[in-house]
Amino acid sequence: MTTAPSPAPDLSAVPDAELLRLDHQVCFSLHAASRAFGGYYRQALKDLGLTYSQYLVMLVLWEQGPQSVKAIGERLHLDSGTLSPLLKRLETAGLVRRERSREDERSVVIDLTDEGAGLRERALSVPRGVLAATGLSLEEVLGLQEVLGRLTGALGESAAG
Amino acid sequence: MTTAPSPAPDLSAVPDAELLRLDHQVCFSLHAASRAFGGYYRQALKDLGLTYSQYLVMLVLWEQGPQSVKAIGERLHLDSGTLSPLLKRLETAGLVRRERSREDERSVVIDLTDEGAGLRERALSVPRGVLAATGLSLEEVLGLQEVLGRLTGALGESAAG
DNA sequence: CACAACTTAGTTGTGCACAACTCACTGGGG
DNA sequence: CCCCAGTGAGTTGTGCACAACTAAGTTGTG
Repeated sequence: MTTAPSPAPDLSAVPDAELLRLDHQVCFSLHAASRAFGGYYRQALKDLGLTYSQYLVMLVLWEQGPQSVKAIGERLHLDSGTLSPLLKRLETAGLVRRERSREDERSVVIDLTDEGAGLRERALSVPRGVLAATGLSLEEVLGLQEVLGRLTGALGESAAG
Repeated sequence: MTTAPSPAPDLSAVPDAELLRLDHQVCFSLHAASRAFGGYYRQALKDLGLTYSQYLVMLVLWEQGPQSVKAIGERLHLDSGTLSPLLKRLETAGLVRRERSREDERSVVIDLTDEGAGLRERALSVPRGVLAATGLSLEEVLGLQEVLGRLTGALGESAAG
């Protein structure tokens, strides 16, 4: 936010009980923000017949084109347990096709149908509304994204290590 | 991407396709961060036998004492559809008691058992590890919390309005 | 070639989030 | 007093997240 030259957070100086309170706040903030975002999208995407997570998958396909379930999973940090049924629903909705790869019969390539590709046009109007609804400036959004990215990376490291 | 001293976000100057990309980033960041947080807690709370959401409920009870399902729901932005089964699981685990209020038979008051209250001691060590694992400074955490709070508020307004 | 180690999707089971609904209770106005 | 709108908790159904597992295909090594 400001100049903050001290890189040392000195968390060790804060008593446990205080941290528990702070933790409450942080946990809650992130959890609530994520769900508030989801709630907004639920509304905005209702016309398109997409859920929030399905929208994320479609964004990947719109940007990157056909790719395997694994590739989508890596991009969104989701595993097959989440993606398999989700992709089946998108297939049932007629938005994507699922085809076993010829080169590697283990992998399934997800491709957009014409309908799925066409949906992008209607989705273009969504983000503007969302970003406006956040009430954040473009700078704040970029800053938020940077901090969240670092947070996710650090937590991922910590979990993996 | 540089110094950009303008406080005006001027989202309207950004083309749709660019916004779709940005939206992808923001959605994804928040979603991923929330889940990374959840994943860390899943590990950290395994010993306590709590899930992330159950921990949030316990935090409320530890801080605020006995209260109705409705009060907990308002505090965490959760409805009875989520809380009822969650609280039943906490009851089954022996951590809380559920009792109909005598004054208003519609409401159910949730109270900690001795075991539930005792769990707080063991939970005190969790937040330090989490905050350390984020790799963020105390200042950054506070800043993040402030932005997320504004975001949630704005999205809530927008949904309600 | 044969076979073990690995990889990729998919399945199963548990729990959370939320919309839509039911049911019981409350309090206010005929 | 009686009815009725409103409120609080719970239930049901759908979808997501994730751990643990299975099934099928691939690849390296003897």
